[in-house]
Amino acid sequence: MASVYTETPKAGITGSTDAAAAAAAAAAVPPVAVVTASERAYRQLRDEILDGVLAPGAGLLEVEQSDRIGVSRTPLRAAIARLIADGLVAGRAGRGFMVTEMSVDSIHELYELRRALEEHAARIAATRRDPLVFLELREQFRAAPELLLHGEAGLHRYYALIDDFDDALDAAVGNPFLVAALANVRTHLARIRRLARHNPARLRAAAAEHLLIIEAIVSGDTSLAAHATHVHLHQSLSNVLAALEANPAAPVD
Amino acid sequence: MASVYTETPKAGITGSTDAAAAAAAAAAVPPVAVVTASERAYRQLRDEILDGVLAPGAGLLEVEQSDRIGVSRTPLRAAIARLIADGLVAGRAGRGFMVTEMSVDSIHELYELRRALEEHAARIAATRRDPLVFLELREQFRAAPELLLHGEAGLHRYYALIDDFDDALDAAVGNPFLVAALANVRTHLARIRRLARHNPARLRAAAAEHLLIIEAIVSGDTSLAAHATHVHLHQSLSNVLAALEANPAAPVD
DNA sequence: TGAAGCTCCTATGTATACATAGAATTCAGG
DNA sequence: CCTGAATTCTATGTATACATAGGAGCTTCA
Repeated sequence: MASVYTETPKAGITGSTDAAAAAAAAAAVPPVAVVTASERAYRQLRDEILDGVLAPGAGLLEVEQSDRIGVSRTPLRAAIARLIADGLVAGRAGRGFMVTEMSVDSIHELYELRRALEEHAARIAATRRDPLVFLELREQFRAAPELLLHGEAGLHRYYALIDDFDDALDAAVGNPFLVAALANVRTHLARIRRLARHNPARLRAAAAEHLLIIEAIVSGDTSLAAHATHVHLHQSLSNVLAALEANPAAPVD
Repeated sequence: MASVYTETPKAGITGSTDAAAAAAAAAAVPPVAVVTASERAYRQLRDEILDGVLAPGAGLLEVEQSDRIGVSRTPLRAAIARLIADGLVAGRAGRGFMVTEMSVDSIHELYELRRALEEHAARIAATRRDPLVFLELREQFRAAPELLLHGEAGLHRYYALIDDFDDALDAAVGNPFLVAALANVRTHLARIRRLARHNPARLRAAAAEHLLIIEAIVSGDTSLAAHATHVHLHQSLSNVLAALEANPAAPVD
Protein backbone atom coordinates (compact mmCIF):
# COMPACT_ATOMS: atom_id res chain seq x y z
CA MET A 1 0.00 0.00 0.00
CA ALA A 2 1.08 3.45 -0.72
CA SER A 3 1.78 5.34 2.44
CA VAL A 4 2.47 3.71 5.71
CA TYR A 5 1.66 6.73 7.75
CA THR A 6 -1.68 7.98 6.59
CA GLU A 7 -3.46 7.28 9.80
CA THR A 8 -2.26 8.29 13.27
CA PRO A 9 -3.55 11.82 13.05
CA LYS A 10 -2.38 12.52 16.57
CA ALA A 11 0.90 10.62 16.90
CA GLY A 12 4.12 12.07 15.68
CA ILE A 13 6.07 12.93 18.81
CA THR A 14 9.31 11.95 17.19
CA GLY A 15 8.62 14.63 14.66
CA SER A 16 11.41 15.30 12.25
CA THR A 17 12.68 11.76 12.19
CA ASP A 18 9.37 10.37 11.07
CA ALA A 19 8.86 13.24 8.68
CA ALA A 20 12.22 12.62 7.06
CA ALA A 21 11.49 8.94 6.73
CA ALA A 22 8.08 9.64 5.28
CA ALA A 23 9.50 12.15 2.85
CA ALA A 24 12.13 9.70 1.70
CA ALA A 25 9.51 7.03 1.28
CA ALA A 26 7.24 9.38 -0.61
CA ALA A 27 10.07 10.41 -2.89
CA ALA A 28 10.84 6.80 -3.60
CA VAL A 29 7.18 5.86 -4.05
CA PRO A 30 5.17 8.42 -6.04
CA PRO A 31 1.78 6.70 -5.57
CA VAL A 32 1.21 8.50 -2.30
CA ALA A 33 -1.51 7.83 0.20
CA VAL A 34 -4.01 6.06 -2.02
CA VAL A 35 -5.32 4.15 0.91
CA THR A 36 -8.54 2.47 -0.04
CA ALA A 37 -11.68 3.07 1.95
CA SER A 38 -11.80 -0.55 3.06
CA GLU A 39 -8.24 -0.26 4.34
CA ARG A 40 -9.09 2.85 6.32
CA ALA A 41 -12.18 1.22 7.78
CA TYR A 42 -10.21 -1.90 8.67
CA ARG A 43 -7.45 0.00 10.43
CA GLN A 44 -9.81 2.22 12.34
CA LEU A 45 -12.00 -0.63 13.55
CA ARG A 46 -8.99 -2.75 14.36
CA ASP A 47 -7.33 0.02 16.34
CA GLU A 48 -10.53 0.73 18.19
CA ILE A 49 -11.00 -2.91 19.10
CA LEU A 50 -7.39 -3.23 20.23
CA ASP A 51 -7.63 -0.04 22.25
CA GLY A 52 -10.85 -1.15 23.86
CA VAL A 53 -12.84 1.73 22.43
CA LEU A 54 -15.02 -0.96 20.94
CA ALA A 55 -15.53 -3.19 23.94
CA PRO A 56 -15.67 -6.96 23.73
CA GLY A 57 -19.23 -7.98 23.06
CA ALA A 58 -20.05 -4.69 21.42
CA GLY A 59 -22.28 -5.02 18.43
CA LEU A 60 -21.13 -3.85 15.03
CA LEU A 61 -23.87 -2.79 12.65
CA GLU A 62 -22.86 -2.27 9.07
CA VAL A 63 -24.92 0.83 8.45
CA GLU A 64 -24.05 2.39 11.78
CA GLN A 65 -20.31 1.82 11.40
CA SER A 66 -20.17 2.73 7.74
CA ASP A 67 -21.94 5.96 8.55
CA ARG A 68 -19.65 6.68 11.48
CA ILE A 69 -16.41 5.96 9.61
CA GLY A 70 -17.56 7.63 6.46
CA VAL A 71 -17.40 4.83 3.94
CA SER A 72 -20.18 2.94 2.27
CA ARG A 73 -21.28 -0.50 3.29
CA THR A 74 -19.26 -2.29 0.63
CA PRO A 75 -15.75 -1.44 1.88
CA LEU A 76 -16.97 -1.72 5.45
CA ARG A 77 -18.08 -5.28 4.81
CA ALA A 78 -14.62 -6.04 3.48
CA ALA A 79 -13.13 -4.57 6.64
CA ILE A 80 -15.35 -6.69 8.85
CA ALA A 81 -14.48 -9.76 6.81
CA ARG A 82 -10.81 -9.14 7.56
CA LEU A 83 -11.55 -8.61 11.24
CA ILE A 84 -13.41 -11.89 11.31
CA ALA A 85 -10.40 -13.59 9.74
CA ASP A 86 -8.26 -11.96 12.44
CA GLY A 87 -10.55 -13.40 15.09
CA LEU A 88 -11.40 -9.96 16.42
CA VAL A 89 -15.01 -10.03 15.28
CA ALA A 90 -17.53 -12.83 15.11
CA GLY A 91 -20.81 -13.02 13.28
CA ARG A 92 -23.90 -13.43 15.41
CA ALA A 93 -26.57 -15.69 14.04
CA GLY A 94 -29.18 -13.25 12.91
CA ARG A 95 -28.19 -10.07 14.61
CA GLY A 96 -25.16 -8.55 13.04
CA PHE A 97 -21.61 -8.87 14.28
CA MET A 98 -19.88 -8.39 17.59
CA VAL A 99 -16.40 -7.82 18.93
CA THR A 100 -15.13 -11.14 20.27
CA GLU A 101 -14.82 -11.57 24.01
CA MET A 102 -11.57 -12.26 25.81
CA SER A 103 -12.24 -14.56 28.73
CA VAL A 104 -9.64 -15.68 31.22
CA ASP A 105 -9.80 -19.08 29.57
CA SER A 106 -9.03 -17.63 26.19
CA ILE A 107 -6.06 -15.79 27.68
CA HIS A 108 -4.69 -19.11 28.85
CA GLU A 109 -5.33 -20.55 25.42
CA LEU A 110 -3.66 -17.66 23.66
CA TYR A 111 -0.57 -18.01 25.81
CA GLU A 112 -0.48 -21.71 25.11
CA LEU A 113 -0.25 -21.00 21.41
CA ARG A 114 2.18 -18.20 22.09
CA ARG A 115 4.47 -20.57 23.95
CA ALA A 116 4.46 -23.01 21.07
CA LEU A 117 5.28 -20.33 18.52
CA GLU A 118 7.74 -18.17 20.42
CA GLU A 119 9.75 -20.98 21.91
CA HIS A 120 10.14 -22.42 18.45
CA ALA A 121 10.92 -19.01 17.01
CA ALA A 122 13.54 -18.40 19.68
CA ARG A 123 15.23 -21.70 18.86
CA ILE A 124 15.31 -20.85 15.20
CA ALA A 125 16.52 -17.32 15.82
CA ALA A 126 19.39 -18.62 17.92
CA THR A 127 20.47 -20.59 14.89
CA ARG A 128 19.86 -18.17 12.04
CA ARG A 129 20.20 -14.76 13.62
CA ASP A 130 22.36 -11.92 12.43
CA PRO A 131 24.57 -11.41 15.51
CA LEU A 132 25.05 -7.71 14.91
CA VAL A 133 21.33 -7.01 15.12
CA PHE A 134 20.96 -8.77 18.42
CA LEU A 135 24.15 -7.30 19.85
CA GLU A 136 22.64 -3.89 19.17
CA LEU A 137 19.38 -5.00 20.79
CA ARG A 138 21.31 -6.24 23.80
CA GLU A 139 22.69 -2.78 24.35
CA GLN A 140 19.27 -1.27 24.04
CA PHE A 141 17.74 -3.67 26.53
CA ARG A 142 20.57 -3.14 28.97
CA ALA A 143 19.60 0.51 28.96
CA ALA A 144 15.89 -0.25 29.08
CA PRO A 145 15.39 0.05 32.86
CA GLU A 146 16.66 3.58 32.55
CA LEU A 147 13.81 4.36 30.14
CA LEU A 148 11.23 3.43 32.72
CA LEU A 149 12.29 6.36 34.87
CA HIS A 150 11.32 8.91 32.27
CA GLY A 151 7.57 8.93 32.32
CA GLU A 152 5.26 8.49 29.41
CA ALA A 153 7.84 9.19 26.72
CA GLY A 154 10.24 6.64 28.17
CA LEU A 155 7.42 4.14 28.36
CA HIS A 156 6.69 4.63 24.70
CA ARG A 157 10.31 4.07 23.81
CA TYR A 158 10.30 0.94 25.93
CA TYR A 159 7.34 -0.46 24.07
CA ALA A 160 8.95 0.53 20.78
CA LEU A 161 12.00 -1.43 21.87
CA ILE A 162 9.90 -4.54 22.38
CA ASP A 163 8.51 -4.05 18.91
CA ASP A 164 12.05 -3.85 17.61
CA PHE A 165 12.82 -7.12 19.33
CA ASP A 166 9.78 -8.74 17.77
CA ASP A 167 10.80 -7.44 14.37
CA ALA A 168 14.34 -8.72 14.79
CA LEU A 169 12.97 -12.10 15.81
CA ASP A 170 10.74 -12.21 12.76
CA ALA A 171 13.61 -11.27 10.50
CA ALA A 172 15.88 -13.90 12.04
CA VAL A 173 13.22 -16.56 11.72
CA GLY A 174 12.63 -15.65 8.10
CA ASN A 175 9.60 -17.90 7.84
CA PRO A 176 6.47 -16.21 6.46
CA PHE A 177 4.15 -18.87 7.86
CA LEU A 178 5.58 -18.68 11.34
CA VAL A 179 5.77 -14.90 11.23
CA ALA A 180 2.14 -14.67 10.18
CA ALA A 181 1.10 -16.96 13.03
CA LEU A 182 3.10 -14.83 15.45
CA ALA A 183 1.52 -11.67 14.09
CA ASN A 184 -1.90 -13.13 14.72
CA VAL A 185 -1.00 -13.95 18.30
CA ARG A 186 0.38 -10.47 18.85
CA THR A 187 -2.84 -8.97 17.58
CA HIS A 188 -4.82 -10.66 20.31
CA LEU A 189 -2.06 -9.98 22.79
CA ALA A 190 -2.44 -6.27 22.20
CA ARG A 191 -5.94 -6.48 23.60
CA ILE A 192 -4.63 -8.08 26.76
CA ARG A 193 -1.70 -5.76 27.31
CA ARG A 194 -4.09 -2.94 28.05
CA LEU A 195 -5.13 -4.71 31.22
CA ALA A 196 -1.72 -5.18 32.68
CA ARG A 197 0.19 -2.11 31.70
CA HIS A 198 1.61 0.51 33.99
CA ASN A 199 3.45 -1.88 36.24
CA PRO A 200 7.05 -0.61 36.40
CA ALA A 201 8.32 -3.51 38.49
CA ARG A 202 6.99 -6.00 35.99
CA LEU A 203 8.39 -4.05 33.06
CA ARG A 204 11.85 -4.02 34.62
CA ALA A 205 11.68 -7.76 35.18
CA ALA A 206 10.45 -8.25 31.63
CA ALA A 207 13.42 -6.28 30.32
CA ALA A 208 15.75 -8.59 32.20
CA GLU A 209 13.96 -11.62 30.77
CA HIS A 210 14.24 -10.22 27.27
CA LEU A 211 17.90 -9.59 27.87
CA LEU A 212 18.49 -13.22 28.71
CA ILE A 213 16.66 -14.35 25.60
CA ILE A 214 18.73 -11.99 23.49
CA GLU A 215 21.96 -13.20 25.03
CA ALA A 216 20.95 -16.78 24.29
CA ILE A 217 20.21 -15.84 20.70
CA VAL A 218 23.47 -13.95 20.36
CA SER A 219 25.47 -16.89 21.64
CA GLY A 220 23.51 -19.35 19.53
CA ASP A 221 22.27 -21.28 22.54
CA THR A 222 19.02 -22.71 21.15
CA SER A 223 18.07 -24.52 24.30
CA LEU A 224 18.54 -21.50 26.54
CA ALA A 225 16.68 -19.31 24.07
CA ALA A 226 13.69 -21.61 24.24
CA HIS A 227 13.75 -22.05 28.00
CA ALA A 228 14.26 -18.35 28.67
CA THR A 229 11.33 -17.64 26.39
CA HIS A 230 9.23 -20.14 28.29
CA VAL A 231 10.11 -18.48 31.57
CA HIS A 232 9.38 -15.04 30.16
CA LEU A 233 5.97 -16.09 28.90
CA HIS A 234 5.17 -17.75 32.20
CA GLN A 235 5.94 -14.57 34.06
CA SER A 236 4.07 -12.49 31.57
CA LEU A 237 0.98 -14.62 31.90
CA SER A 238 1.21 -14.58 35.66
CA ASN A 239 1.36 -10.82 35.60
CA VAL A 240 -1.64 -10.55 33.32
CA LEU A 241 -3.66 -12.92 35.47
CA ALA A 242 -2.69 -11.08 38.63
CA ALA A 243 -3.72 -7.79 37.08
CA LEU A 244 -7.04 -9.32 36.11
CA GLU A 245 -7.50 -10.67 39.60
CA ALA A 246 -6.89 -7.25 41.06
CA ASN A 247 -9.23 -5.59 38.62
CA PRO A 248 -11.81 -8.11 37.47
CA ALA A 249 -14.07 -5.43 36.06
CA ALA A 250 -14.11 -4.85 32.37
CA PRO A 251 -10.93 -3.06 31.41
CA VAL A 252 -12.71 -0.61 29.21
CA ASP A 253 -12.35 2.78 30.80
CA MET B 1 -32.70 -16.57 0.75
CA ALA B 2 -34.94 -16.90 -2.22
CA SER B 3 -34.02 -20.25 -3.62
CA VAL B 4 -31.02 -22.40 -3.23
CA TYR B 5 -30.75 -22.89 -6.93
CA THR B 6 -30.85 -19.35 -8.18
CA GLU B 7 -28.38 -20.05 -10.91
CA THR B 8 -31.16 -20.67 -13.42
CA PRO B 9 -32.49 -17.17 -13.79
CA LYS B 10 -34.78 -18.03 -16.62
CA ALA B 11 -36.37 -21.18 -15.24
CA GLY B 12 -39.53 -20.89 -13.25
CA ILE B 13 -41.89 -22.36 -15.78
CA THR B 14 -42.65 -25.27 -13.52
CA GLY B 15 -44.22 -22.84 -11.11
CA SER B 16 -46.51 -24.62 -8.73
CA THR B 17 -44.51 -27.82 -8.66
CA ASP B 18 -41.37 -26.08 -7.54
CA ALA B 19 -43.30 -24.08 -5.04
CA ALA B 20 -44.83 -27.20 -3.55
CA ALA B 21 -41.48 -28.96 -3.44
CA ALA B 22 -39.88 -25.98 -1.79
CA ALA B 23 -42.65 -25.80 0.75
CA ALA B 24 -42.34 -29.49 1.52
CA ALA B 25 -38.59 -29.22 1.88
CA ALA B 26 -38.93 -26.22 4.11
CA ALA B 27 -41.45 -28.03 6.25
CA ALA B 28 -39.31 -31.16 6.54
CA VAL B 29 -35.94 -29.57 7.17
CA PRO B 30 -36.11 -26.02 8.47
CA PRO B 31 -32.33 -25.46 8.39
CA VAL B 32 -32.25 -26.04 4.65
CA ALA B 33 -28.96 -25.60 2.94
CA VAL B 34 -29.23 -21.83 2.93
CA VAL B 35 -25.68 -21.56 1.82
CA THR B 36 -24.95 -18.01 0.83
CA ALA B 37 -23.53 -17.25 -2.57
CA SER B 38 -20.27 -16.05 -1.07
CA GLU B 39 -19.97 -19.30 0.86
CA ARG B 40 -20.50 -21.33 -2.28
CA ALA B 41 -17.97 -19.28 -4.18
CA TYR B 42 -15.46 -19.60 -1.36
CA ARG B 43 -15.80 -23.35 -1.11
CA GLN B 44 -15.60 -23.90 -4.84
CA LEU B 45 -12.53 -21.71 -5.30
CA ARG B 46 -10.89 -23.18 -2.23
CA ASP B 47 -11.49 -26.75 -3.36
CA GLU B 48 -10.22 -25.95 -6.82
CA ILE B 49 -7.05 -24.39 -5.45
CA LEU B 50 -6.46 -27.29 -3.09
CA ASP B 51 -7.09 -29.80 -5.86
CA GLY B 52 -4.77 -27.97 -8.20
CA VAL B 53 -7.49 -27.23 -10.71
CA LEU B 54 -6.51 -23.64 -10.20
CA ALA B 55 -2.77 -23.87 -10.50
CA PRO B 56 -0.36 -21.84 -8.40
CA GLY B 57 0.27 -18.57 -10.15
CA ALA B 58 -3.04 -18.71 -11.96
CA GLY B 59 -4.74 -15.39 -12.22
CA LEU B 60 -8.15 -14.84 -10.72
CA LEU B 61 -10.28 -12.19 -12.38
CA GLU B 62 -13.38 -11.14 -10.52
CA VAL B 63 -15.66 -10.90 -13.51
CA GLU B 64 -14.37 -14.08 -15.06
CA GLN B 65 -14.71 -16.11 -11.87
CA SER B 66 -18.02 -14.62 -10.84
CA ASP B 67 -19.38 -15.43 -14.26
CA ARG B 68 -18.00 -18.96 -14.14
CA ILE B 69 -19.29 -19.74 -10.66
CA GLY B 70 -22.57 -18.01 -11.21
CA VAL B 71 -22.56 -15.35 -8.52
CA SER B 72 -22.19 -11.62 -8.80
CA ARG B 73 -18.98 -9.81 -8.08
CA THR B 74 -19.97 -8.83 -4.55
CA PRO B 75 -20.06 -12.30 -2.97
CA LEU B 76 -17.12 -13.34 -5.09
CA ARG B 77 -15.05 -10.52 -3.66
CA ALA B 78 -15.94 -11.74 -0.19
CA ALA B 79 -14.80 -15.21 -1.18
CA ILE B 80 -11.48 -13.92 -2.48
CA ALA B 81 -11.01 -11.89 0.68
CA ARG B 82 -11.33 -15.08 2.71
CA LEU B 83 -8.91 -16.89 0.42
CA ILE B 84 -6.42 -14.08 0.90
CA ALA B 85 -6.80 -14.41 4.65
CA ASP B 86 -6.17 -18.13 4.24
CA GLY B 87 -3.00 -17.37 2.33
CA LEU B 88 -4.23 -19.22 -0.73
CA VAL B 89 -4.57 -16.10 -2.87
CA ALA B 90 -2.50 -12.96 -3.07
CA GLY B 91 -3.32 -9.64 -4.62
CA ARG B 92 -1.14 -8.56 -7.48
CA ALA B 93 -0.31 -4.87 -7.61
CA GLY B 94 -2.49 -3.66 -10.42
CA ARG B 95 -3.44 -6.81 -12.19
CA GLY B 96 -5.98 -8.76 -10.21
CA PHE B 97 -5.27 -11.68 -7.93
CA MET B 98 -3.40 -14.91 -8.26
CA VAL B 99 -3.20 -18.27 -6.56
CA THR B 100 -0.17 -18.28 -4.30
CA GLU B 101 2.83 -20.34 -5.29
CA MET B 102 4.22 -23.21 -3.25
CA SER B 103 7.95 -23.29 -3.60
CA VAL B 104 10.22 -25.90 -2.05
CA ASP B 105 11.32 -23.22 0.38
CA SER B 106 7.77 -22.54 1.47
CA ILE B 107 7.26 -26.27 2.01
CA HIS B 108 10.18 -26.25 4.41
CA GLU B 109 8.73 -23.19 6.11
CA LEU B 110 5.30 -24.74 6.39
CA TYR B 111 6.73 -27.85 7.98
CA GLU B 112 8.70 -25.71 10.41
CA LEU B 113 5.48 -24.15 11.62
CA ARG B 114 3.79 -27.52 11.57
CA ARG B 115 6.46 -28.96 13.83
CA ALA B 116 6.01 -26.17 16.33
CA LEU B 117 2.24 -26.59 16.42
CA GLU B 118 1.87 -30.34 16.25
CA GLU B 119 4.60 -31.16 18.72
CA HIS B 120 3.00 -28.79 21.16
CA ALA B 121 -0.44 -30.16 20.39
CA ALA B 122 0.79 -33.71 20.90
CA ARG B 123 2.20 -32.80 24.29
CA ILE B 124 -1.07 -31.23 25.32
CA ALA B 125 -3.13 -34.08 23.98
CA ALA B 126 -1.07 -36.56 25.98
CA THR B 127 -2.10 -34.63 29.05
CA ARG B 128 -5.73 -33.81 28.38
CA ARG B 129 -6.89 -36.59 26.09
CA ASP B 130 -9.94 -38.75 26.54
CA PRO B 131 -8.29 -42.20 26.66
CA LEU B 132 -11.27 -43.98 25.17
CA VAL B 133 -11.15 -41.94 21.99
CA PHE B 134 -7.50 -42.68 21.40
CA LEU B 135 -7.83 -46.34 22.35
CA GLU B 136 -10.42 -46.60 19.61
CA LEU B 137 -8.10 -44.78 17.22
CA ARG B 138 -5.31 -47.15 18.13
CA GLU B 139 -7.41 -50.07 16.98
CA GLN B 140 -8.21 -48.31 13.76
CA PHE B 141 -4.59 -47.52 13.01
CA ARG B 142 -3.51 -51.05 13.82
CA ALA B 143 -5.86 -52.15 11.08
CA ALA B 144 -4.80 -49.37 8.75
CA PRO B 145 -2.19 -51.28 6.73
CA GLU B 146 -4.96 -53.69 5.82
CA LEU B 147 -6.88 -50.82 4.25
CA LEU B 148 -4.06 -50.09 1.86
CA LEU B 149 -4.58 -53.41 0.17
CA HIS B 150 -8.09 -52.55 -0.95
CA GLY B 151 -7.58 -50.05 -3.71
CA GLU B 152 -9.17 -46.69 -4.01
CA ALA B 153 -11.90 -47.27 -1.45
CA GLY B 154 -9.40 -48.41 1.15
CA LEU B 155 -7.26 -45.42 0.40
CA HIS B 156 -10.17 -43.12 1.03
CA ARG B 157 -10.87 -44.81 4.34
CA TYR B 158 -7.22 -44.44 5.24
CA TYR B 159 -7.30 -40.71 4.59
CA ALA B 160 -10.56 -40.45 6.52
CA LEU B 161 -8.80 -42.15 9.40
CA ILE B 162 -6.11 -39.52 9.41
CA ASP B 163 -8.81 -36.87 9.48
CA ASP B 164 -10.31 -38.64 12.48
CA PHE B 165 -6.96 -38.51 14.18
CA ASP B 166 -6.64 -34.81 13.50
CA ASP B 167 -10.13 -34.23 14.85
CA ALA B 168 -9.37 -36.21 17.98
CA LEU B 169 -6.20 -34.22 18.46
CA ASP B 170 -8.09 -30.96 18.11
CA ALA B 171 -10.72 -32.10 20.57
CA ALA B 172 -8.11 -33.20 23.09
CA VAL B 173 -6.22 -29.93 22.76
CA GLY B 174 -9.42 -27.96 23.25
CA ASN B 175 -7.72 -24.68 22.40
CA PRO B 176 -9.47 -22.63 19.72
CA PHE B 177 -6.38 -20.55 18.96
CA LEU B 178 -4.15 -23.57 18.52
CA VAL B 179 -6.79 -25.47 16.60
CA ALA B 180 -7.25 -22.54 14.23
CA ALA B 181 -3.52 -22.33 13.63
CA LEU B 182 -3.43 -26.07 12.95
CA ALA B 183 -6.35 -25.77 10.56
CA ASN B 184 -4.48 -23.12 8.64
CA VAL B 185 -1.44 -25.33 8.35
CA ARG B 186 -3.55 -28.25 7.20
CA THR B 187 -5.08 -26.11 4.50
CA HIS B 188 -1.72 -25.47 2.94
CA LEU B 189 -0.69 -29.04 3.59
CA ALA B 190 -3.58 -30.25 1.47
CA ARG B 191 -1.99 -28.57 -1.51
CA ILE B 192 1.24 -30.44 -0.91
CA ARG B 193 -0.25 -33.84 -0.32
CA ARG B 194 -1.33 -33.99 -3.92
CA LEU B 195 2.29 -34.20 -4.93
CA ALA B 196 3.28 -37.09 -2.75
CA ARG B 197 0.26 -39.32 -2.67
CA HIS B 198 -0.02 -42.83 -4.00
CA ASN B 199 3.00 -44.17 -2.22
CA PRO B 200 1.86 -47.31 -0.38
CA ALA B 201 5.15 -47.92 1.35
CA ARG B 202 5.16 -44.42 2.78
CA LEU B 203 1.55 -44.69 3.85
CA ARG B 204 2.26 -47.89 5.73
CA ALA B 205 5.19 -46.28 7.49
CA ALA B 206 3.07 -43.24 8.26
CA ALA B 207 0.45 -45.46 9.85
CA ALA B 208 3.08 -46.94 12.10
CA GLU B 209 4.29 -43.49 13.06
CA HIS B 210 0.76 -42.39 13.84
CA LEU B 211 0.31 -45.50 15.92
CA LEU B 212 3.29 -44.60 18.06
CA ILE B 213 2.00 -41.09 18.58
CA ILE B 214 -1.37 -42.46 19.59
CA GLU B 215 0.18 -44.89 22.02
CA ALA B 216 2.15 -42.06 23.58
CA ILE B 217 -1.01 -40.02 23.93
CA VAL B 218 -2.93 -42.93 25.39
CA SER B 219 -0.25 -43.56 27.99
CA GLY B 220 0.09 -39.87 28.77
CA ASP B 221 3.72 -39.78 27.76
CA THR B 222 4.08 -36.13 26.73
CA SER B 223 7.72 -36.36 25.81
CA LEU B 224 7.28 -39.39 23.59
CA ALA B 225 4.23 -37.83 21.99
CA ALA B 226 6.26 -34.78 21.01
CA HIS B 227 9.29 -36.72 19.83
CA ALA B 228 7.24 -39.24 17.87
CA THR B 229 5.45 -36.34 16.23
CA HIS B 230 8.77 -34.78 15.35
CA VAL B 231 9.94 -38.00 13.77
CA HIS B 232 6.69 -38.38 11.87
CA LEU B 233 6.91 -34.90 10.46
CA HIS B 234 10.53 -35.39 9.53
CA GLN B 235 9.65 -38.50 7.56
CA SER B 236 6.65 -36.85 6.03
CA LEU B 237 8.71 -33.91 4.83
CA SER B 238 11.41 -36.19 3.49
CA ASN B 239 8.81 -38.09 1.53
CA VAL B 240 7.34 -34.92 0.07
CA LEU B 241 10.74 -33.61 -0.91
CA ALA B 242 11.69 -36.93 -2.48
CA ALA B 243 8.48 -36.95 -4.47
CA LEU B 244 9.20 -33.44 -5.64
CA GLU B 245 12.71 -34.43 -6.58
CA ALA B 246 11.40 -37.32 -8.62
CA ASN B 247 8.80 -35.18 -10.30
CA PRO B 248 10.03 -31.58 -10.30
CA ALA B 249 7.51 -30.47 -12.89
CA ALA B 250 4.48 -28.64 -11.69
CA PRO B 251 1.98 -31.18 -10.45
CA VAL B 252 -0.87 -29.47 -12.19
CA ASP B 253 -2.03 -31.48 -15.12
C1' DT C 1 14.07 1.75 -36.50
C1' DG C 2 13.85 2.87 -31.75
C1' DA C 3 11.96 5.25 -28.04
C1' DA C 4 8.76 8.11 -25.76
C1' DG C 5 4.29 9.68 -25.00
C1' DC C 6 -0.51 9.13 -25.26
C1' DT C 7 -4.73 6.78 -25.45
C1' DC C 8 -7.69 3.16 -24.54
C1' DC C 9 -8.94 -0.66 -22.01
C1' DT C 10 -9.29 -3.66 -18.36
C1' DA C 11 -9.98 -4.88 -13.71
C1' DT C 12 -10.58 -3.46 -9.18
C1' DG C 13 -12.75 -0.02 -5.70
C1' DT C 14 -17.02 2.11 -4.30
C1' DA C 15 -21.80 3.43 -3.85
C1' DT C 16 -26.47 2.32 -3.81
C1' DA C 17 -30.86 -0.03 -4.65
C1' DC C 18 -33.31 -4.11 -3.76
C1' DA C 19 -34.37 -8.86 -1.73
C1' DT C 20 -34.97 -11.57 2.29
C1' DA C 21 -34.55 -13.89 6.70
C1' DG C 22 -34.94 -13.53 11.51
C1' DA C 23 -36.05 -11.06 15.70
C1' DA C 24 -38.91 -8.11 18.31
C1' DT C 25 -43.29 -6.32 18.96
C1' DT C 26 -47.95 -6.12 19.09
C1' DC C 27 -52.51 -7.70 18.88
C1' DA C 28 -56.02 -11.04 19.58
C1' DG C 29 -57.93 -14.93 21.97
C1' DG C 30 -58.38 -17.84 25.88
C1' DC D 1 -53.09 -11.79 32.55
C1' DC D 2 -50.73 -14.94 29.75
C1' DT D 3 -49.84 -17.24 25.44
C1' DG D 4 -49.48 -17.63 20.63
C1' DA D 5 -49.25 -16.05 16.07
C1' DA D 6 -48.95 -12.61 12.63
C1' DT D 7 -46.71 -8.51 11.36
C1' DT D 8 -43.41 -5.13 11.11
C1' DC D 9 -38.92 -3.82 11.25
C1' DT D 10 -34.11 -4.19 11.02
C1' DA D 11 -29.82 -5.73 9.33
C1' DT D 12 -27.45 -8.56 6.30
C1' DG D 13 -26.93 -10.75 1.41
C1' DT D 14 -26.86 -9.68 -3.41
C1' DA D 15 -26.79 -7.35 -7.79
C1' DT D 16 -25.49 -3.70 -10.57
C1' DA D 17 -23.96 0.84 -12.10
C1' DC D 18 -20.29 3.99 -11.86
C1' DA D 19 -15.44 5.79 -10.70
C1' DT D 20 -10.67 5.22 -11.16
C1' DA D 21 -5.96 3.55 -11.47
C1' DG D 22 -2.59 1.16 -13.90
C1' DG D 23 -0.93 -1.27 -17.85
C1' DA D 24 -0.76 -2.63 -22.74
C1' DG D 25 -0.65 -1.27 -27.18
C1' DC D 26 -0.38 2.09 -30.66
C1' DT D 27 1.11 6.15 -32.66
C1' DT D 28 4.31 9.58 -33.60
C1' DC D 29 8.58 11.85 -33.67
C1' DA D 30 13.56 11.91 -33.89
